[in-house]
Amino acid sequence: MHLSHKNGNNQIPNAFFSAPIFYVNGAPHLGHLYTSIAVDVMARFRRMIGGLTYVSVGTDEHGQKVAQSASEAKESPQKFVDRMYIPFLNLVNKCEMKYDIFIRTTYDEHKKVAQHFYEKLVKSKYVYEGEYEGWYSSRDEAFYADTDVKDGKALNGSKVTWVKEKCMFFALSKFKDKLLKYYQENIESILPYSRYQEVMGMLNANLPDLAITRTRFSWGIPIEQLPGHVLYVWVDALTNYLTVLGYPNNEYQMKKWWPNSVHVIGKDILKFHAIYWPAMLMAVELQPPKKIVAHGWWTVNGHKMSKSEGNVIDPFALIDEYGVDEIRYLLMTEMSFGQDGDFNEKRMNARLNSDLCNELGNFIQRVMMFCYKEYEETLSLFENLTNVDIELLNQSNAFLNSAIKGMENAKIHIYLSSLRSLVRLCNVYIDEQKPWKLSGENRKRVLSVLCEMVKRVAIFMEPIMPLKAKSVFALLGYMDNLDKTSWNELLKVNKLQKPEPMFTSRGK
RNA sequence: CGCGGAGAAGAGCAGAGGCAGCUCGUCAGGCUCAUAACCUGAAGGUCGUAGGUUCGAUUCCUACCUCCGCAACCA
Repeated sequence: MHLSHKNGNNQIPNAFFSAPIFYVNGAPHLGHLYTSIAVDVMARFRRMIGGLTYVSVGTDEHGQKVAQSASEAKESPQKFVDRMYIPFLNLVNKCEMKYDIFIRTTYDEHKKVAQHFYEKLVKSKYVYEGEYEGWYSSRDEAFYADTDVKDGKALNGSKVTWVKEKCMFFALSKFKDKLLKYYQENIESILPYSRYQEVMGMLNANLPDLAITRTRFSWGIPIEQLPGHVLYVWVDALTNYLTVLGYPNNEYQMKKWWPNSVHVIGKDILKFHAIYWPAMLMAVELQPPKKIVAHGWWTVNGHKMSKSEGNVIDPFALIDEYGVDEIRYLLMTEMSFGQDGDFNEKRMNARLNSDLCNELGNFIQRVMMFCYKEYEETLSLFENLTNVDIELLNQSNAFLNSAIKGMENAKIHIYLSSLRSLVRLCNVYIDEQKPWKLSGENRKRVLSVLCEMVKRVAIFMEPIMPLKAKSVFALLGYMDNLDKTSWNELLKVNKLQKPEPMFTSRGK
């Protein structure tokens, strides 16, 4: 019975998890919070089963829109982004995301990497100079085909104007077959499967070449050989995934992490990550990302979250209101990973009360309080156990196996519902064993099983609710020292303080 | 023209080619260690419509119907 993959011959499942870099042209909202937490949960889970991780997050700070906002604020773009990125940094810290690096695309190191990447693209011969004449949307910073434009608007409604400009093109069209072949051979590289199908659909449709330099604005990464041009924002933004690993100089990091890269993104930026990015990587002879995990969007009470409707959710207020761990749990539970989810306060409260207070919190409380009153300390697992005891303990293995399977496919919601089932089994066990009616060694035996289960449940909680898990570890006498990958070691006996309820109910 | 998502017990939502599941809510019991928390049982659905593939579909295919999103913010 081992949690650890270290002990077997299994490969250590290392992974590089990237969060998207957030565009600083506005304030953080619920979506940024959700994404950050999702990345963190996956990474923490990976560490729990004995893998090494590297986690990146950051901000995307170039582009015409930022330049516009800056001039509206009567600031230089640099001053503007120096101010605007801070809330994003605060957010990832506040939600307990554990990251190895926070990258800003305005950092010199990143600019150098992006420029280097561009030069490699040029050397690859997949870049050519062209004169673009066509419909351009400054909002999207993209060109549109004739057939996609109607009454001066693109299909998505953005205003377009007829422009003529010289720029460099990336021969994306030449990668159609390569990409198709790659994805046919790597079906699990895009999750969930519905997104995979979407990408295959896009690949089978029209795949025009991509204009990768711009001259219509200057707030971007300049290109040495092309005065007046800046890099297309997506070339700039996507290369952040290489910058954070120290590309191109840090070969050690690249070798260690790049083959195991997992990009977690929102569904809106799927095309850039699943088509543009792998094609560019292929051009410079780097591997495409190992996995692209695209999640859905939040609606609020059934409506799209939008400023004009005034229902944009402030993530900071949300965390203050519910608590970090609570909101982490609620967001992960309420959204079936990959699909859109609805944020509904009433349901959030109901779930908080039933899942966290009544089932999980109460389970821990009733066990710890019992121990405190009876023995004033925790109990180490007995050697002579009944079949029922062993049956319960074995359930945690069953849980773990299904959790590993589920998390491979980024099904965080499945992980949580399994955890709930496990807690329920613990509650059933208490009710059936009735330790309050037992005496002497039997009572002690049952409580020793329960202490062990509290420990295991706390370990499983950790990826989702790191702070609460830590406080349970502390109750059990582990402080920070519980090695989650060798969870089978016996629980230490620990002098108990009177336990306090872990979760507070809301909105009754 | 279109693209994407969804239609399943009162509500919200997993699921999977083979006796229809979960949570909340409702009703009835049990328990008292615990945050009036916990446990057990019951009621409640012809899994959008019509075809097709199949020994068998709610799960696959086709058509259709209805709803939501596709200006900005933006995961």
